[in-house]
Order: sequence, then C-alpha cells, then structure tokens
Amino acid sequence: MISPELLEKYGALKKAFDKNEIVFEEGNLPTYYYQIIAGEVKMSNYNDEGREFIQGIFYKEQSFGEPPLFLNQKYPANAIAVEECEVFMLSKSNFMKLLEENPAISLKIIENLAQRLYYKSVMAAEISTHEPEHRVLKLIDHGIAYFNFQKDKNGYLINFTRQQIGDLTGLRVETVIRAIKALEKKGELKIINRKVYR
Amino acid sequence: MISPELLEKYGALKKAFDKNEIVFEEGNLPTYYYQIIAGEVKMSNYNDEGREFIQGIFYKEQSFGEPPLFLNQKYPANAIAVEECEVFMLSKSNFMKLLEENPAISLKIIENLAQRLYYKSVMAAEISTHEPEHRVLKLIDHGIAYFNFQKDKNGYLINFTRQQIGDLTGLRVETVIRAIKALEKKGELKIINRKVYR
DNA sequence: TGTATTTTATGATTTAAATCATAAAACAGA
DNA sequence: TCTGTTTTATGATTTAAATCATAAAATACA
Repeated sequence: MISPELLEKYGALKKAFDKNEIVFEEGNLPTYYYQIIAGEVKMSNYNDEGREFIQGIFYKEQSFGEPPLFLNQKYPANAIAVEECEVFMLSKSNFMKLLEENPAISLKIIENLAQRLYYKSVMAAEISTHEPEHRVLKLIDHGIAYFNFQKDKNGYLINFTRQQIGDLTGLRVETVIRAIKALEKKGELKIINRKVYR
Repeated sequence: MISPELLEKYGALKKAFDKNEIVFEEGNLPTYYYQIIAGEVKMSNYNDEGREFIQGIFYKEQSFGEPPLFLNQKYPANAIAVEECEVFMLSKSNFMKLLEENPAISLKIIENLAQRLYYKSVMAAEISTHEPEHRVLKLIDHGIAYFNFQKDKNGYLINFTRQQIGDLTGLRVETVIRAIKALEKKGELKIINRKVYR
C-alpha cells in the first residue's frame, strides 16, 4: 500500500514471523504500523469458551491494525501469522511523520479504511439477519473481489477451509459444510474433490 | 467534524430532512459528503423479511456515508432521518478538493473512519460469538463512550428503545427485554420506570 | 513410509433464541 | 380528552443451528 522505498526512507524495518507466531495481542497498545511484504496474517478474537471470530485476513502489500494506532486505543483483536511472513514495521512516530510529509498517502489510508469498513458493514448485516447459506455465499462473493482467490477452469477456487468460513461468518463448521452442500445442490457453487469453486 | 466555515467555503449547502425522510438509499451511488448540523440519522439494512439491522446512529457534527463515496461503490445501507434534521451536503468533487487543499482534514477523516471500524470490529465479534446479555451490555458500554447518552443521578440513561438495541445487536425485541431484566437482576443495569440506566 | 493431525462428512440430539400470542402501560397526536 | 400507535412485558411453543458423536479422507511431518 505504501511503497517499500518510502517506508524504508522513514526507517521501517523488515521482520519475519514464523507460522502461528503472534504479531500483536488484544489489549495491547499499538506502537507500529504493519505492512505485509509476503505471507498471510489473520486478525481474530476468542470468546471465553475459546471460540474464534476472524476479523479479517491480510495478504502481501496490505496493512493491518491501524485503527487503534490512530486512536491510541488497545487492540480489539489478535494478529497472528497464518503462514511464514515478512512484514514492514514502522514506529508510530515515524509513521505519523510520513503521513504529514506525504499528504497523498493519507488518501490511500482513507481508501483502505473505507474498504474495510464497507466489508464490515456488509458482513455485520449478513451475520445478524441472514441464514447460513446467504452468509456463506456473501462471504465468498466478497472474497472473490478482495481476498486473493484464484480463477481456473472450474471457476474461482475458494481457498478457505470450512472452519475458516465458519469463523468469518459466525457459524459452526458443520453448519458451513451443510450450507456449502446445499449451495452446490442449488448450483451456486461447485465442489470438486472437496474444494469449493464459485 | 469539518468546520461549518470550511464546508461553506467549498460550497456546502444546508438541507432539512423531516422525521423518517430518506437521506440516501442502499444501492445508489454516492454524490455527496453528509455532515449533521442538528438531529439524528440512522443507517440500516432490511433483509427480505423486512427485519432491520442498524449499522449506526449519527448525531450533530458527525458525518456519515463516506466509505462508498471514497470507493465509488454503491451504498450498502439506507440512511434515514430518525427525527427532524439539518444536514450539510457537499458535492463529491468539492469535497475531494477540500481534502486536497486542507491536508489536516484528512487526518480527521482517518480518525473518524478508524473509530467506526473499531466499533464494527467489536460488535462483529460480539454478535457472532457472544450470548444476548453480553451483546447488550457491550453495546451499552460502547454507547456511553460514543453515542450521546446523558448521565444523571441514576447513572447513564440509555435512550434507545429495546427494539433499537435489538436492531443494533441482531437480537429480537423479546430477547432484549429478557436480557435487560436479567442484567438488572445481576446488578449490571438499573430499570427505573422502564428506562434503562447503566 | 508410517503416524499424527487436520479437514470434511453425516446422523442424532439438544438448546437457546426466535416466534407466536396476548396485553398492559406509555406516548403521540387529533 | 379520547384514540391509535408504540413500547414494554410475559408465557407457551417452535425451530434452526449448535452440539455431540463418530469416522473417513486428506494432508502434514518426522
């Protein structure tokens, strides 16, 4: 999102995270701007019974965790490397300086936040008023536009596990499995050796 | 959020909306930046059975509806005046010009979007993994900080109807009524002639 | 290559919240 | 002040999704 050259000019460092390594934790105060160079990071919450809710999944060139940084508030969720990652980390003070001295970047940040807010609005309405099949399909259609689903001869490959889809839509894995089967029967999805295509 | 003087300098007009009048509708493309002068606006979705989900409620000096404006996307929800309102309307082109020529405003927009994203993150996790009482209490505690709840000798008056709380948390009105009663019994809330205090 | 773990799958059962039904209290407006 | 509407309230019933139980297939990994 912000060019590597500009980030490095303001002193950003590259840091590697192992698979399942924690990037930051719920309740902590933000001190860095994070931007992924390679790999995949997920932000999620766990309730008291250990049930997970995935706030978002982020890929290369995407930033994450800015809202609490701008607000001086505690992180509302955990960030974990889903796979081995390389990430730019820029200290808050240097990041704010970068923004001040490069007004065009602000618009990019605004657009990025707007995009994420849009996704959250759509999914919030889905989760609270629609039945499982509708929720799953909406997530998938959003994912085609904004997650990195690849197209092949069968259509877009939805490279999420049933469990991940459940954690993104507030459904249990069995419910997701049944919803996907029902959607296949209706012709909305294809299942080709257990993989889901849209 | 943006000062009236600056808005007017860039040609913003004041428009009055009657109670229940539509400001914009889901599916339409944005053409204006909106900022409330007086009154109350709610953004919400309706599912196929007419069930409502309230995305947010906005009060004086707050803006709303920017994400799709920045993204050139259709509004994902409807905006309706809950009571008689007066609103600044600034055309998209003039708004973008205002931002370009006043970089400090960008940071305010960023902070505002960050705040809304933070709220959505918290409520999304609540709605998908917590039981009714927890959801209601979280909404109320958020409301004390960000909606305009007033404090008096009994505590903060939660000036939402049970139905509104339900539409904000994805619960039915009967469930909200029962959750509030249970929370009163636990000493988390007070009910004084049907009004809820925290 | 064999073993452990994860993912997908399916049927049976339970349960929390929705739904349905009804009504009293409060409020709004004529 | 009367009347219609909205809000709060409560009990009974239903239901959709969660939970529980179990297992096969696929994948990771040592």
